[in-house]
Amino acid sequence: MAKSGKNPTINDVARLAGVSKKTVSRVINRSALLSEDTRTKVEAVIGQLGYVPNPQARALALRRNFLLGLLHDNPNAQTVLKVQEGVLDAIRDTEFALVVRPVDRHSPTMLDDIRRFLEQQRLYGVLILPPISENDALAQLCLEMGCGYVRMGSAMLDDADHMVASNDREMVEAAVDHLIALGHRRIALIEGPEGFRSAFERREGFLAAMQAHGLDVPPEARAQGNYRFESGLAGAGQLLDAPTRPTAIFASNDEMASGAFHAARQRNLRVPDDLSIIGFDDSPIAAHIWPPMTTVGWPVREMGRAAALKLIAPGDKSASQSRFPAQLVKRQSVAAPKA
Amino acid sequence: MAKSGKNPTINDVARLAGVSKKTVSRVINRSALLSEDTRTKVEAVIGQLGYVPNPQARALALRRNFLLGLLHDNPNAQTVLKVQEGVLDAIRDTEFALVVRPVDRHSPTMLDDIRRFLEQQRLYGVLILPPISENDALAQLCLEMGCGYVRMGSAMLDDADHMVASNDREMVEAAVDHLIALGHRRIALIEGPEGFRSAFERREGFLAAMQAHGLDVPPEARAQGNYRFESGLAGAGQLLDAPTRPTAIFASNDEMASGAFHAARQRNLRVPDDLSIIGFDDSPIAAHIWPPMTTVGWPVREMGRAAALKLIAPGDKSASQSRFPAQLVKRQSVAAPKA
DNA sequence: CTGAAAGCGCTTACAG
DNA sequence: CTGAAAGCGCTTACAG
Repeated sequence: MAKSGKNPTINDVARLAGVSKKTVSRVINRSALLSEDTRTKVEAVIGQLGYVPNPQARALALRRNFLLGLLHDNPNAQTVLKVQEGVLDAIRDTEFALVVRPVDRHSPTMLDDIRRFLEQQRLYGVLILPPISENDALAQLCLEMGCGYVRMGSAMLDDADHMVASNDREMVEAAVDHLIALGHRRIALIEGPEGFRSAFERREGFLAAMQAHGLDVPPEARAQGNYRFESGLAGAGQLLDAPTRPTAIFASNDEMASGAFHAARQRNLRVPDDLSIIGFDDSPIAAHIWPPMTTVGWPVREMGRAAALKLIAPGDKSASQSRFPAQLVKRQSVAAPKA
Repeated sequence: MAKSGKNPTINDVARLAGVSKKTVSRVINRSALLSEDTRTKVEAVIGQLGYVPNPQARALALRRNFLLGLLHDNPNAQTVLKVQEGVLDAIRDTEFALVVRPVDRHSPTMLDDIRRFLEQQRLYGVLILPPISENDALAQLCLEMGCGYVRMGSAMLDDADHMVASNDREMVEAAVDHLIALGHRRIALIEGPEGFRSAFERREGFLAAMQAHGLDVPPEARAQGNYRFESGLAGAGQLLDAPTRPTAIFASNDEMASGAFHAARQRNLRVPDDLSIIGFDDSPIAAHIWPPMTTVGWPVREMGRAAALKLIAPGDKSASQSRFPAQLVKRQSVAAPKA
């Protein structure tokens, strides 16, 4: 019960509990050096007063804000939002809040901009989304500035304390294995943009699966994309117009896979009867396109939650998980090839 | 140039400029009571030192953080992210940062949760997205707590200082006019969820256009949806299975419109030859579905930017715009009805 | 137009 | 295990 609109402060608690501010501070910060009696007494007063420590004051004294930052270069709206939800899951009922900061990875001043941002906001820690999570100089910058960081990515690019990763390579292998098991032999790949680690991992997974089964991947069975719808449309067009048409396409993400659906339709090819398609991400469009798309889903929200836990409670057990298995989501864009 | 890793403080500036801290503070806060000479002198030192006021200290002294909050109940990932981009446009190169806070409008404790959040973070102001922006008690709460707020919505629910609104009703009227001009007479509606102002506005626009042209809207030409894909699929199914099938459908958002595409396909109806469809939002799926969808686009990012400006610079001219016209985006899901 | 003092609500060495 | 003093870097009355 705050008196006359004023929130109770540490002084109010100290006075009512008959201890010093410092002791109250120790209770707040869970210091070990504290008698059980004192702790109980102070906690009782805190509860009775409804006292909540003022984060602004703590931030000033600690030279550190209770803010978690989300650094991203808009990989994909759905992903960014799910990550946000995951972070919120982790910081619910804590004093932390989530600050978002889109950046432009093509800007020559990106690192300086981020440095200024970290300097000014004195974030407690940041979560970095791909593809900028692949930038080692950025991780280094965080280290220098004493700002915690966790990177999200498609492979372990950093040690477990600083990384949450999906297993893209294995999952793409599994997806291609699935196609092969159904009888597909001519399977084509639409790659993601050069320089993206996820694109690399997915391609490697694709090639590994093909090689393991002794299947050839001629140049005409590979198209370069950039993760955007249009590139999937163009890339699939190219693949489908090749002399020996593939019976299945793995597209490195769902947006490009959607483009492949359109390319097939333009050529009067039916999915999955004439062409099987598998995407990656399990974004909403995968479920809402016709026919519903088989794709690889990864636990974005859980990864966001785990990353936030690593930031705010590095010791915590639930913060120890760093690898997050993706899994194949089977829908209706895959069938055995026609004889 | 910070000496030995320490950032310069207001004291450093004061000392070097040969004035008091208070005077430096006046410069920072653009106080009018200041001689031109003093201001210039202090500003020179600030520039030379690369001094940036510490937001944590200001927050403590002012009892107010330089944080803008985004309160939303996940209407739609794309919209939320575009709003974030708009807010970032507005606060770029300022000391403000953006804090996101998803809420659950069905939670009985929502208002208390938000109160606690505002109390603790002492936000400078919040931007509230629909549908919770329609909650007057929430706006009232912000007022009580001395927290600035701006609501985003589909109609002017508040005065211009506290509102950015699109003109959904007019735009749906225009969209339906467009269908009628092409010769459609049996036009059906898939409504948004009850209790959503946007659903109400769009329905009213639909009905107004039909009435203006003397066209009947029998009950079988109206389906209830909830803005989700599945409800569009089911609703359109219902409409298309009615004895006299509509030649066109207006769905109150793109997700439901996508569902309508599927319902048509399931019935071997071609869009737009056998059925014209118009959606609302111009979300990515509208461009990526087949055929590309005609829909109503509204300037989400600009509205986010304007809302943020209202929050941080209420006097500013660019913060005065409150109405943001949506517009019809013509693609390929609309054609004249077959004779 | 400018400044000295007190205060925002915490934490950090330093003692004891 | 506990406390008195100083400090984090600003702003707010209050004078002058």
